[in-house]
Amino acid sequence: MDQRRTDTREQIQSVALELFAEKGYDRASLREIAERLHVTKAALYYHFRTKDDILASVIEDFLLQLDALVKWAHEQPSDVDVREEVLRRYSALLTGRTAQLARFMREGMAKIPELALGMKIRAHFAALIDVLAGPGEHTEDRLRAQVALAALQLATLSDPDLEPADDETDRRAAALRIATDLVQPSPPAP
Amino acid sequence: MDQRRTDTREQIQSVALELFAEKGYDRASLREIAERLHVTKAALYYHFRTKDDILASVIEDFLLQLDALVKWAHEQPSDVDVREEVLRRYSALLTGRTAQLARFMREGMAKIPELALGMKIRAHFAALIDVLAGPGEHTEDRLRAQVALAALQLATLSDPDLEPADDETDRRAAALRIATDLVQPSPPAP
DNA sequence: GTCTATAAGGTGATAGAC
DNA sequence: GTCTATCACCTTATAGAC
Repeated sequence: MDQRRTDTREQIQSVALELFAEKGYDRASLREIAERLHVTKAALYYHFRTKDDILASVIEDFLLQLDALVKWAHEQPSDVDVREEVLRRYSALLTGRTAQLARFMREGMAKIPELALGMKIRAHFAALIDVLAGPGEHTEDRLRAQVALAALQLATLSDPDLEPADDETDRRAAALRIATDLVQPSPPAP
Repeated sequence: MDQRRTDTREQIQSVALELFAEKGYDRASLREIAERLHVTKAALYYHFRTKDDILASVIEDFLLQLDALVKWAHEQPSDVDVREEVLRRYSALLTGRTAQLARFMREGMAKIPELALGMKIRAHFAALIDVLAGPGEHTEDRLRAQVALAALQLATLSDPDLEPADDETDRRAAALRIATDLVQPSPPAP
């Protein structure tokens, strides 16, 4: 079942993501992607219509996971415990393949507003921030939620000044603690 | 005194920075910079040897300000009050022209490690983080400091879901409160 | 599904006149 | 200091054979 003769399409996504994370979307060329796969550029065009499509396809996957998370949150009562669980799940999402994606996605978010993909990404994150910020339209609550997500994202980048041993697990756990603190209601219960 | 016939060089820096912030370094072409200034590409090359040089020149200015801030901090006793003041000063730095720079500088930080400029930027920020993290080599303290800086940076980007009225001042103030909380020693004094 | 070959256009950069 | 003209290169993307 689902036994295609090749898995080239997925390999392209994988290698492309790897390269996007390494040097950013613009600096990653189709030529280099093709070379790493030992195929030609033209072969890529059999699987994807454009370079943008490769990026989009891999981002869409992530947005689907985000969707599921937001949907789940909306089915729960809106309290702090749920928000903390949302952070835990989001942190778990930023792992392996997805970590590479998250690493340069903010680049895409910051990019030209008229870019359709950029708007889509922003919209999805806005939904997540709504959940984390809780009710009310307070500037600071929303910003705290944004910062909490940024903290989790920051953890995926390694700090060159630190032992590699600390990396990954420690950093990820620390980030989760920080993020959790950030979404506490204004006067935290003692 | 210092009355040059033209200020083209500074105008180039200004327009370039504007464009870098708009579309990122890679997507900003020399052609477009030249067009906005109503000069030709070749004219740019009279003032700067390369495109990288334009970016470097404008970043160096910022790094000098960072240096001064770190130097000042080192002359003070290493306590929480000083760290809070460092955050206030850093927040003030992220204003106007410099805000545009900060907006896409993380792009440069994330970029290829072998890039000389990227390493320089990272080194300067590492010094600032050392100050904010306080003594000791705890993963979480350093991460908190990183997140605090990220919070201030995030404030410079506008949240499309919010009234423009809230913008700027409110957001900046909220970010400073969040950042300040983040650099408090582990058990905050009551 | 993958190839060779090539189109079409933009890029950073240089030479040399004015 | 700024121009015109041009270079060499690399990019995404397409056409058509195998």
